[in-house]
Amino acid sequence: MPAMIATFRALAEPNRLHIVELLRQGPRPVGHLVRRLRLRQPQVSKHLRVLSAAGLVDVRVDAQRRIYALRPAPLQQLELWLEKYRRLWEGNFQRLDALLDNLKSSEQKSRKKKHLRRAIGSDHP
Amino acid sequence: MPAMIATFRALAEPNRLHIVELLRQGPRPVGHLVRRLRLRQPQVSKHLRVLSAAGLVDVRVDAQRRIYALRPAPLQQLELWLEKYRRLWEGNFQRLDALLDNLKSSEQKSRKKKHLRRAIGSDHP
DNA sequence: TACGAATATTCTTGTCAAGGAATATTCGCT
DNA sequence: AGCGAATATTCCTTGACAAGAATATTCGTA
Repeated sequence: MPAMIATFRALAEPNRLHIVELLRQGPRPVGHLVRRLRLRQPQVSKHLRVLSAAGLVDVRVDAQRRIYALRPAPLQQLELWLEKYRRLWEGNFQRLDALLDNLKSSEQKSRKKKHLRRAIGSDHP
Repeated sequence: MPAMIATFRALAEPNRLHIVELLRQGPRPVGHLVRRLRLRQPQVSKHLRVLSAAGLVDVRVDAQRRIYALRPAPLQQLELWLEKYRRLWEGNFQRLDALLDNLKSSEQKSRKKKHLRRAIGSDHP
């Protein structure tokens, strides 16, 4: 799961996310990215290094050029991780919370709130 | 798409990711998180603030306690974003690149490489 | 009303990461 | 051999941010 952190950190930088989006269309040499982004060549190289360290990107050497390509693995991992959360919006799980909240608004508060507290927000569930 | 950045930034911090994982099991008061994480209460509150600002989390007030709950929206967005990349590992797209790379290893380089350059890594695709 | 529980906020400090500028490296070509 | 193109690396400065410590706020309750 520290792999997940590396992925998030890499993608949290706007320019890097942009690079990833550009590479979605296929492998590209550095110069191509430099022209698309509002960045100078050294920064692009640096960002590519970070992406590479995070395993998000792969280099292929072609003479003086380096062709960078997306590596699917980290994104697959990300999708895998996300799946654990899908029930949050697929099932009506968790919205139970909002429902109870609404109910609470149309009642006197003291006794009922204690019930809710034990039922949902309990500290020792 | 700056929303995506906010999500990534929020999740890029290990403790915050941990909080999110904990909240996956349902809404929880701050104290519960404090006990689970290796963090002091103020830091947890701060991290919750960041998560809240990123829209990843929601508060419900219950007397002195604040019950935090995951908000599905940003994660849904994330999944949506990821879908654009799914073809990277579903189709055999992009692995074309690795294939050509392997071929290259078992041939003389000069003429062939020029062809590859134009075909794949071109600067003006 | 005073107190304690639960949580938030402020201030400070150290660390790390991103951009800028300059330079180094590598390769093809003539 | 030397030059220019393409890319990487280094050094520096600055800003953001996380942790620590201390304090403030809010609420229920005796």
